[in-house]
This record gives sequence, structure tokens and C-alpha cells, in this order.
Amino acid sequence: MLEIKQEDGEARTGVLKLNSGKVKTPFFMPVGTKGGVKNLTPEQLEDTGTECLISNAFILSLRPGVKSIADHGGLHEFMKWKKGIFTDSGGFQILSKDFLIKKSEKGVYFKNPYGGDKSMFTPEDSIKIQNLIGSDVAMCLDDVPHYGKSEKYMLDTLNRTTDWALRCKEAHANEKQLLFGIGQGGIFPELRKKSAQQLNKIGFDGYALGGLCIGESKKELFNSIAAQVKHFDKDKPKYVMGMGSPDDIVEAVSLGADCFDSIYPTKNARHGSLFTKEGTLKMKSRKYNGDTSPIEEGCKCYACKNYSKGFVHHMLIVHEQIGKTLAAIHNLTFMQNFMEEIREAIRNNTFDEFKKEFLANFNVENKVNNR
RNA sequence: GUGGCCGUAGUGUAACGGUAACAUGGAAGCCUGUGGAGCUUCAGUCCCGGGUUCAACUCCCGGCGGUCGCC
Repeated sequence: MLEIKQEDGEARTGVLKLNSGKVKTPFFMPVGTKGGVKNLTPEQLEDTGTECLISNAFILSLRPGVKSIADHGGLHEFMKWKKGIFTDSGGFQILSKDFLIKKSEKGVYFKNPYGGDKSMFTPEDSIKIQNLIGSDVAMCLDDVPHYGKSEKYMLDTLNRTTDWALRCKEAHANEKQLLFGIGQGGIFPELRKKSAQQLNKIGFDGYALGGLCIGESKKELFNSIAAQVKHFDKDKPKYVMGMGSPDDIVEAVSLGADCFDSIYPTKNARHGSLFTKEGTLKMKSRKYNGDTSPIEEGCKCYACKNYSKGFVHHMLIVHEQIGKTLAAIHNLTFMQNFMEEIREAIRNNTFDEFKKEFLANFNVENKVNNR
């Protein structure tokens, strides 16, 4: 459960108590869909300052299978991660053409991309799987709409998400595990509000804002968050799913969000985009060939303490594994350090200044959805 | 020595009597509840010399280089 220790405007900092330990909020979770955060060992991940990660129960249930994980004593033991674990429900895979065949009130009819066989996946299935593999936080199965659809379509997915959320709550049977509901509503403020009110009535341990960061403009994104956050129970954690760009996170925290997850830092790392206070460095660029300075001066991560830009550049160019590993270590350390600075600014009641200074320095000129 | 085939971006390959394309490599950018190097954009090419033709990377001759076979 969430213990709020300090507030600064809408932003707040505190501690989220999970079965496997405490997590300081606001926090960022790296994504380990298949049980591992790409290119990192659990020790390396812990060294980045990560206190919680998110895996995907649905995908793990396809391979290696729930029994395999249960036989190991649960997901924590299986992947050798002692700290917090959220599990995603499979809802996001509705957006993927590789999985979805069709949706109905009952659930999702999907194709298993590993074998090609087809089956039905219900809210009850998702909760049962998450209960069995024993993550700290289970997510409800939600009906994630594509960006750009009509308000009518958004309303339908919202109602179905609420219906499924109720079924998830009824199916949930693991006392050690928290259950979060997921709000939808697309970019329509009234729908965001409606969704929040419906979920609130059911009652969850935490609330997520779903269906965001999938193509909408920044204005639409933050309007949607603002419209929904305030209608969830204030004492419960608020989780913006899929958000991982530092400039987005600092905005969302100022609107009251406590929790984030995204592939953004790790995927950018693999592709050579490394985070610094001044913005993103394209580490594969030829200009870093021969550069003996670290990725970011003053950074305490393993990559910056031991290696030069020139080395990381070269490792990425020649596709050596260590290049991706060092890049991921740096980006995740940057993220966790950034989250700590956010928490500290809230504790000091200087969050607004922190946000302004951060956004002024972090170069976002080249980003597509900047407006 | 001789006969066949072949010489097109850095590399590997297309097409065509009307000034050229694909892959890869190169350069820049993108990535938000992860499809393990994905997507977008850009740069870059007709072995040399003659001839035929309005027009030759394309057809003909010679040279040079490669490759396979034969002596």
C-alpha cells in the first residue's frame, strides 16, 4: 500500500509497500517481458538503482508456461530478482496484430505467436496466471484501444475494460499480491473521468492510466492524464503505463502520477540513443569515434566509470553484446537517478523549479510528438 | 596458347538501344504496458579505346582483367 510522505503541488513522494519490499515513489520500472530485462543480469539491473520491474504474465504463460515458473517457486525465484515485480496482464498485446484475432465480451481470442495455435484468453485466465506466478502487483486485463479511433469506439473499450476489471477483482485470490485497475478513455477527458469513477467504485489497490503514449500529441497525453488522475482515489498509487521518456515523466509527476514503466530507456540504449541531462546522445554517430570521455561526466554508472564514448560507440557499431549492456546500464541508471532527483525535489518542495530546469536543459527539439 | 562465359555503387547482384535498379555496407533520424539489429530518409555505380546509330551500360571490334574448360 502507498504511504504518502510529502506533497508538492499535485506531485507526491512516498513508499509503496509490496510483498517483496518497499519501493520509493515516484518510480520507474524497466520492462522484462519474457522474464529478463534485455542485456542485463539482475545484479546489473539492481546496480542501476532499480527497485521494481514489470514482466508480462500473458507472454510468460505461453512460454515457458505457468507450471515451469511455479515449479521454480514463482517468478522472483525464476528470474532471480528479489525486489518488486509487476506483471502485465496481456491487455497491451491486443494492439498487436501478431496476437489478436478478435475480441468479445468473454475475452480475447488470440493466436499464439510461438506455435500458431489459437485460444481464448479471459480476465479470469489473466488473474489466475498472475496469482500463480506470484508477482507483487497484478494488472487487470484491459481492452486497449488504438490511438485515433472514434469516441464511440473509446467508450466501448472503456466499458469492456470496466467489465473485465470487475471480473478480475472477483477472480483475484492471492492475498500477498496487489491488484491494479486500468483506466481507459483515449484522449477524451469525459471518458477518462468516467473510466476512473467506474474503477474507483469497484476498488483497487492502485490505478493505472492505460492506452497512452501510443501516438497521441503531448497536449492530448497530458490533458488525458490530468483528466483522469484526479478522479482516482487520492491515497492509491497512480501508474501511467508505457511512459518512459524523462521529459514526459517529469510532467506526469507534476500531475500526480507515482509510477511508470517503459521499454523506452532500454530500447533506445540498444539502438544507441543515450540519455544525459542535456538530452539524447546518438552514440552510434561517427563523431564519437575516438572520443575518450565518458558518456556523461559525473555519472556514477558502471559504463561511465569504466569506459569511454569511443569504446561504447565502437561496441555498438560492431554489434558486440557489451555495447548494448553498457548502454542499457547507463540509460537505466540515468532514469533511476532522475527519479531520485524528482523524489528529492518533492521532499524539498522544489519540484516545480526542478521540472523547469530539467526541461530547459533536456533537448527535446527533435522529438516527433513534441507538440 | 586456345575456346566459352563474364566485367554495373565499397561488396554481392538486376534491368534496358533512349543517361540505371535491388540487397548489404555507409551517413542522419525515429523508437514510450519490447517482434533480440526494426522503421524512415540521404549519399554512392555502367573496366578502357574505337566503331555502328538520331541515341550505346546495352550491338560490333580491339585491349586489359576475371572465371571455367581444353592443349
